[in-house]
Amino acid sequence: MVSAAMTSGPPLPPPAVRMSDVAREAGVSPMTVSNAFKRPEIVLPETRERILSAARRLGYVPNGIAGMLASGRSNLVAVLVPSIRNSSFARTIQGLSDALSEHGFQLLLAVADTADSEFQAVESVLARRPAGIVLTGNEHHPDTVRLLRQSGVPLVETWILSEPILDMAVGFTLGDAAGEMARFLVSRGYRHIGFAGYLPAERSRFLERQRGFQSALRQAGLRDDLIFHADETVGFAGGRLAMTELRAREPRLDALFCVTDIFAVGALFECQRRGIAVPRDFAVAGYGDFEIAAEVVPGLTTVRTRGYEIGRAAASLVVERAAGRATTSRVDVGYELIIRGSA
Amino acid sequence: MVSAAMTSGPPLPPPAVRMSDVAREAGVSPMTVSNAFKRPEIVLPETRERILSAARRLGYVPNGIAGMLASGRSNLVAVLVPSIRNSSFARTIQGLSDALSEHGFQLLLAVADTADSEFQAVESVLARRPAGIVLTGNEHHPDTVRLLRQSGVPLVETWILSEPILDMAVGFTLGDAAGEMARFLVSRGYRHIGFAGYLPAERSRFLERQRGFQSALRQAGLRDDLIFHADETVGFAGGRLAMTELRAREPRLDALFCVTDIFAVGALFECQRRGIAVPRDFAVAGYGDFEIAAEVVPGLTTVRTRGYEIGRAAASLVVERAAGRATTSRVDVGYELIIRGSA
DNA sequence: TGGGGTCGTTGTAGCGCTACAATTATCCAG
DNA sequence: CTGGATAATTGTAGCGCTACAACGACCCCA
Repeated sequence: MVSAAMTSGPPLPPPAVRMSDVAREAGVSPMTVSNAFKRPEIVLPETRERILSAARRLGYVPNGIAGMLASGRSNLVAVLVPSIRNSSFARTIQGLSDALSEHGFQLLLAVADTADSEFQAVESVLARRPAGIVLTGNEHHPDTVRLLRQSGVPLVETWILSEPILDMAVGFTLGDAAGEMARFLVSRGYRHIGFAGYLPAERSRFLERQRGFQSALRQAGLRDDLIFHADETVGFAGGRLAMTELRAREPRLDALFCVTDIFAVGALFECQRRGIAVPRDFAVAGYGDFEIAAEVVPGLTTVRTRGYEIGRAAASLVVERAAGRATTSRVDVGYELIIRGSA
Repeated sequence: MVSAAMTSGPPLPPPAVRMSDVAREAGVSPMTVSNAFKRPEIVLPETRERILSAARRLGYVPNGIAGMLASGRSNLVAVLVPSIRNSSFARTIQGLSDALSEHGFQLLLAVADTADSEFQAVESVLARRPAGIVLTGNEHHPDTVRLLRQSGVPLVETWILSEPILDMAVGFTLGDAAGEMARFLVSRGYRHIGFAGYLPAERSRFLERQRGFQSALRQAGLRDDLIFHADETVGFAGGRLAMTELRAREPRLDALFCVTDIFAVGALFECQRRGIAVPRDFAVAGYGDFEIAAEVVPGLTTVRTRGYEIGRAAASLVVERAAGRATTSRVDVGYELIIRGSA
């Protein structure tokens, strides 16, 4: 061998410090080092101190991989969301992250927006033997369901509370919120109320809102077919498009309920451009109570969902289950109609 | 023993299927099963097929934990962001997620917004021996830096390109963008230009924008002290507050540059409320080109940053490094001034 | 016909840690 | 002073997989 520089491949990582190195340095057995970290209360304080300082001196970072393999426990929770740009899911993730880190758990994030990618994500996530998996919605491919079921991993579905639920769930009854908003619009005197949503094929999780909305209108004796569907990629533009199309179909259109505040704000902007007086001649209502809802002029009437709390609650369910404590398996975080100036 | 039901603790997970079970079922050695999954090309196609079908039949999910321990390789990349609500970081995470999943890597997300929590996050993340760590900004506590350095894990700092850089970085030169925007405002004839930012103590990563802005104004011979700092928690309200305070300090204020489109949109709304004509009497410029920038009326002039590309590029750097291929360690994704109606 | 190459497969030896039972040291009641 | 509890520490075995070198079967060419 001529020179180490001939070696190919990545530069060798510095030989990692192992638990046994710390043990030697501190003059104890490896097992005591393990205990000093994982069950400090059973180690004599002075021994513990000696071990910790040895660890510090050597720059020891425990190898969690080995620990998990040996113990069969993992402090990892996987989260599957369809998107993270969506402000609601971002809040949920924040809630999860906050609550999990309080309990020493880590967050594995997978963004999966199709049945296929969800299956793939579940498959690769399961390889890590997570302590729990947090899913969005309750619509999954049968193969995905089978995989999840037989894994035995605690499951939490979020943002819904309707059957079928795989294991545990955190959310609120979706249709109710949309129905309540529809009834509110009716009570304010609006009579030709449109709905702006996403194409059902892509986002069937939004379908429930539409159904709740429609049945409320039918019960009020109003037409329930002023439905507009936008592609998932449109943002604010969705509101504009909905207004254009629905007003063409029904010139007397006097209110628009949107699946998302983003659409709703887009619709408000469009009213501004066209000089339509809101809420006198036209009402706009949204869903989500995103930050912008309180800032636009007039303020947006919307459904406040509690994404952050959903995240925290989901984290709790997993943590409790991991600790072996029996807990509730359904959490209703509720929702709230926020009445501002737009309706 | 009377009954299994007496056992306390969580219900026992069903005994997991191991690689050796699959091997027995397929009539090969465990090693061949391993090869069939990890290096399919060296296994006879028919053997491989037999193994895969046995695996499917038994519902085998490989134990990645054991695999990592044995191989010393991990397909996990950790990302540390100060916040996920911020639209820019959300884009970066999306880019990372997309690019990583294409290469079979997974994403460990840690939200850390203080030096302390960053240290904690790094510590716990390192226990998992990730293939790389993606950080935000280049300002870290010395202890964090020490820990990161000695871990030998590939590091990518994002959203900056200025020294000191720990290992690799993806971003663009921050001050330049702010300076360019300042020069643009000057070129449009605005002369009393204010700046709305975050309190430096909390968000020193925004400080560079302020410095670039100020030095551009000085070079143009204009006053550079019309600076307003808001608390990090304010959203759209920041723009409103900035206008109120800065106009009180300088009644001739005719333009406002905001560190964030959110502030800028808030300022625009405030102009609407007060009946100030934009851009005739007052200019507003933002930073980020968030979706809303194109939708407000008038459209917001802003700096378009490329968060998604930053994420993808960061992922590439880590993946390339993990594959042992030497790569560049600096990537400049650039930025762009987007001129709309607000300035 | 046999030596050497190739291909596909396999046995062995850990990876670094933790569960659990065994061990020693310590203390107090009788 | 001794038996038996209690506290602190330790040795052993193994978690499920992969690296690596060794192996046998087969083929080709001399």
